[in-house]
Amino acid sequence: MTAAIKDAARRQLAHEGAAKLSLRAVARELGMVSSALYRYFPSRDDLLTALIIDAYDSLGEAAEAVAAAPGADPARRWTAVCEAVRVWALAHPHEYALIYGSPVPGYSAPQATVPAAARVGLLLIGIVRDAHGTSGLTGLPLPAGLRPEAERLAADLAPDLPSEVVVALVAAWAELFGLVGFEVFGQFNRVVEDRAAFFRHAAERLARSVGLTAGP
Amino acid sequence: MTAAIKDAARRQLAHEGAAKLSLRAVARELGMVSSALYRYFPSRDDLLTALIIDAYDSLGEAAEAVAAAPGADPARRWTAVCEAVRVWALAHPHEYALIYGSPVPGYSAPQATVPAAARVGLLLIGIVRDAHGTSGLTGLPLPAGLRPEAERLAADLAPDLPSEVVVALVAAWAELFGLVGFEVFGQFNRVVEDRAAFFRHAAERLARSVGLTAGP
DNA sequence: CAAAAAAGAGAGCAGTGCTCTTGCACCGGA
DNA sequence: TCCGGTGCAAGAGCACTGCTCTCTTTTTTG
Repeated sequence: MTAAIKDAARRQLAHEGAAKLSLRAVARELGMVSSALYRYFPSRDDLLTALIIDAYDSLGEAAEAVAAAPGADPARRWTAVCEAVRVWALAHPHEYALIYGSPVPGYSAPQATVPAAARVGLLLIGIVRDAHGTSGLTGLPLPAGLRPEAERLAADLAPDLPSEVVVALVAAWAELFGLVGFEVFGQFNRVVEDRAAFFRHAAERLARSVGLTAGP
Repeated sequence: MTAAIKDAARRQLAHEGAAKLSLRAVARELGMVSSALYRYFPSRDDLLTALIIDAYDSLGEAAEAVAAAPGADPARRWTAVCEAVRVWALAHPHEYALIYGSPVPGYSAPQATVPAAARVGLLLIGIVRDAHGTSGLTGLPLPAGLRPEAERLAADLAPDLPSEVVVALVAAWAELFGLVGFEVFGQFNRVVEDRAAFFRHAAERLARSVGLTAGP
């Protein structure tokens, strides 16, 4: 039942966007009365939270699907994951807005969303870790002011990687979603035309920036 | 009068966010009745649009203020602009969400917002152009598939710059807002702690990625 | 089969964006 | 001085929203 509600909500989400997702409209689509929905979701925001978690998971699965083979060329795996994120986002713009756009309701990202939100990031870490395992990675030396934070970051996320690589990785992670977000939210309209080619190249640049591609 | 309305709306925006910006509440704060507002803004979305343009302008001014001197070190100017964008976004999170978060309701960004939206981008182009003028910039060669788009992009944005630099610049532009957005929207919570130091370094990496910093 | 639990129906409250009509206050021209 | 525009605000009202409450129906369980 909760699944049916989420399905209907997702359909409505795709049409209208999160801002005008209406419990009553969802209920209408299911032939119920609005108050009946409150048996399954205590509030509209809880429904939204459920959709957010599902969206994170859906994106995570799409990304993991293309990153399957840990043996393959890490740079190729990296760009494949980036492109999977982009393709998923373009196919589900409203769900993408839900998770990487402005936080919608009274603005509270519940704890429950954290593990789902981390999937793509963990995937990218895994790819870099594999690359580091086969051929050691290094990066530009860090400024002194960033050393403590970099050590902490590395200890938290990937103790086996050099801290300057972890810093580059986190930056690339955020930058990836900057590229995707600009395309999905229309910031590239009338600026970039061949967005697929542009994005592919940008993803390769990101791969290089974390050291996955040897080069000048 | 429209200024007073926008002021009240901005105050409410800062408290509650765009989703629950209510015409009636704005009217209440001004001691008017809601229908009176429709003399000045034909609809809620028009008010939102006005706020969006103001936000773009406010951000643009903040960025231009720190980028004043065209003579100074281009890398330093670049990071200064990046930091100004970050500081402005952290000081005005809801307005930032309005312009770089998910587009609000059904609502497609009207043509009127385009020039205001371009200011930061143009500013970055200007910095890179100055740098290219004094010491010529180059970048990694582009893949064949991207050549046409790169030429088009360069012709549109900066005919005097090498096309591979323009491509890097556009990518860096989007990536900058990925970094800022992740911080403002809380994606860095429990991940990055010393966000100011992290961001400064990330901005320097972006400067390097467009060629502003010579390096290994 | 009967009691208990779960699920839906319906009415109602306070709030929203928006429209339409009414009324008030000001102003220039006769 | 009066008359008629004109600009502005008020008020009522429509259709909608999230949400709460009580009441009835259905289903499950002992």
